[in-house]
Amino acid sequence: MEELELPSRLFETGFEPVGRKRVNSYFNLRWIDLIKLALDKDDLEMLQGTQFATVLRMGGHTFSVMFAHYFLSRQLVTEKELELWWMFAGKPLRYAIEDFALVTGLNCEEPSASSMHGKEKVVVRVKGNARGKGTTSNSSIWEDLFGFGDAVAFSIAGSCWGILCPMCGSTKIRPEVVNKLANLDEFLIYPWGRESFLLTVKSAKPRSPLQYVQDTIAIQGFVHAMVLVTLTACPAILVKAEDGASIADDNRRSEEILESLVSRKLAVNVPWAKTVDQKGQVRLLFRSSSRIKIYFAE
DNA sequence: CGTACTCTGCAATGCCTGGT
DNA sequence: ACCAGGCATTGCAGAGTACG
Repeated sequence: MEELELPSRLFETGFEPVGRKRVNSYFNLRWIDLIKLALDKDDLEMLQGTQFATVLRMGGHTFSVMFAHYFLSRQLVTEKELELWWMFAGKPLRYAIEDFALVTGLNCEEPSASSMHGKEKVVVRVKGNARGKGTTSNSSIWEDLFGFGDAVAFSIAGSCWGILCPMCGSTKIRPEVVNKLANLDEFLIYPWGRESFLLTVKSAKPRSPLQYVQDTIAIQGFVHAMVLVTLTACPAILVKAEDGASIADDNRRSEEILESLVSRKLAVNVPWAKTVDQKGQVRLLFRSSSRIKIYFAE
């Protein structure tokens, strides 16, 4: 592929925000283990056979709020409405829906026209503010809305809650989507990945440089997927951690690297990640994958 | 042990919406 | 149009934890 001139960056090189900047400082992945604890063995096995299987293995991951801010502040300004690009280790990394699908395993297909009609939106809100100061917990909202008594349905709803709007009570969810909860089979195959990805990109894309300069910034959706895309593209970030060397093995395909990432206890060492970025140790990781590639933006 | 980082709670601010 | 209330977002600070 011909190398073209890169688009301009959100911040000029060397002028990115520094310090303790954070993205989604209230986002964590503990809900995954909580859901697993709430399920009995059979129900858990059933759920592990669905699109949620990969996400359910991420309970040992720590979402690095500072690392997320680090690479998002190195964004490239592109006209791609549904893609985010950022520079890492001297290379442009793309975050598109196929990348999201690869790292999360969630269904990202376009919903059929018959299943998704109308553009009306409903706001599912937590009473009180987004940090749980209100009088109604997330769980009771789902119970109030959908009458869940079943642990499986509740866990799946919880998964979607975590994927779509982790720690955020303001995510707009279409009524058609909410109605999916009435039918478990439909719910399990619904493209939740697409919902989450669109939320993420549409909330991150319009953010101004000024907002990235602030100490904290809130982005909806499953932002941890961005971290996984970056780590998969540049496993050298984890070379300091346990098992990092095996992950950074040049001969491994992206699917194999992802398998290692998902199944392990994962926490990004931000100072080391910055070192890797500055040394330019990224590799064209997806060369052996037919689904995902790193290429220069048009 | 010190430092850096994550996580959490509380408060302030500003936006949105509904009522008048 | 104006006002008031509710709520999301952000800022700040401190406790807990991991790591060198």
